[in-house]
Amino acid sequence: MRLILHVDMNAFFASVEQRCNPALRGKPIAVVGSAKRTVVTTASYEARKFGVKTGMNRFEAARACPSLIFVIGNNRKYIDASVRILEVLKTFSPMVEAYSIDEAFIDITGCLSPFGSAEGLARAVKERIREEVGLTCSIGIAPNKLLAKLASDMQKPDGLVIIDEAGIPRLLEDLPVNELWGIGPRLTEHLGRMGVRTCGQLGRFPAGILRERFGIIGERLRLMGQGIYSSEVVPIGQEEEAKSVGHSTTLPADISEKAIIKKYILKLSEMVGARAREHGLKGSKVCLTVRYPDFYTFSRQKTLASHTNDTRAIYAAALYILEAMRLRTAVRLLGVSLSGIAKGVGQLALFEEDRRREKLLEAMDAVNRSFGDYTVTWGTLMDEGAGGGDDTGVISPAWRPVGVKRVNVK
DNA sequence: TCTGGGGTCCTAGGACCC
DNA sequence: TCTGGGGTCCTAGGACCC
Repeated sequence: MRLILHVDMNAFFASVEQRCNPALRGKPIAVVGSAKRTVVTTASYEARKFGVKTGMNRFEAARACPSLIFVIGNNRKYIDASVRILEVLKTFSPMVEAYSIDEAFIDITGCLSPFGSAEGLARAVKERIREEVGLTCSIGIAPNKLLAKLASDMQKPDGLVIIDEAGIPRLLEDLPVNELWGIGPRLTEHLGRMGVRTCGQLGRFPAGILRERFGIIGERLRLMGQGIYSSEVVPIGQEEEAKSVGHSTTLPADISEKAIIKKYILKLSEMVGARAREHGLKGSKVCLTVRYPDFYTFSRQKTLASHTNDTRAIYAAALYILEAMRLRTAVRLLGVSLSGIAKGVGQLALFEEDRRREKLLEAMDAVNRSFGDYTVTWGTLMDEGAGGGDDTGVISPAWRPVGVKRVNVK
């Protein structure tokens, strides 16, 4: 039997801001991006009391809480804090999984003896994070990741919940299915129509019907209802290679002009290409995503003849898709992503021109690494319209301090 | 006054082949 | 007048997560 610990930082971005700026402590604050059309990334607990939630736009948030203080997110601070937290966690066990910027799983099987018990270890983790990073977290401990995540969610902020083997059936019996990690609104609705509302009911439901209704997921759903979950902690450095690399942006205003749309696509293509090159990845499929002002969102992809991470090739493919799209209205969001990823593939550059091209890309990337992203950039990016890398929003909470999810920040 | 950005996984339906 | 059947690959969309 394994023992898994889940650490969930409390209102992470907001707590970091309050730690850095005493004037914000005890106050309702919301961390937002700097772009015009932004949303609340994290609300402090003081703000949550008023109903301020992640995903609200400024106006909704201000309406819910008139005294709300908006703080523009500072990615550097969150990354620093995240890295320091992971350093602390690694002193407790080598099996630390960086699940997101503010969550981690640790396999603490066999790591208890210096602390006497799981609870002793958890209290030591919380103490060290508080001392060394100045933040509080909620910790859950259970025999697997599913239940550890459930446990860390049960007491916030600054919680500690341990689910032992014997307590599992009683805990799950009346627990609503949507509280389980992986069961969202749609699944909850479907299950509800089948008369399944609690984990207890889910765990007893005929496997055949679940399989018929939900396919391959059905098998796992029933097991989840019983608290059974087999996925293991993936230690830092042993993550699978990324399967796609993408960037998207909501434009400051809806745009119809093709020329400006193309500039944004070029900028996004360069962001994607640079990140792929940084990680030695090449992809064979380019996907262009478009969102209309009414939020209708769609995508088209193009398969390339060979793997690439060259901005020019990504841009050309994205433009090809754009031209085939016949846009119906102005555009709200544009996205470019590269998939069909392989590492270390791609032919050696046989032609002089290709070799020069690779050298050029290397040189540009090197300058950008030294001086911040997009210091050196493509000709048309320098014109007005789609600026050279300013106005980055708040980092995605899915960001990880390791692996390809590492998005460059200034 | 509207509604971010980064991913993974699964599925339906069509293309294509034998 | 009616037109198989299976397998695989690909694309687009959706559910879910932080």
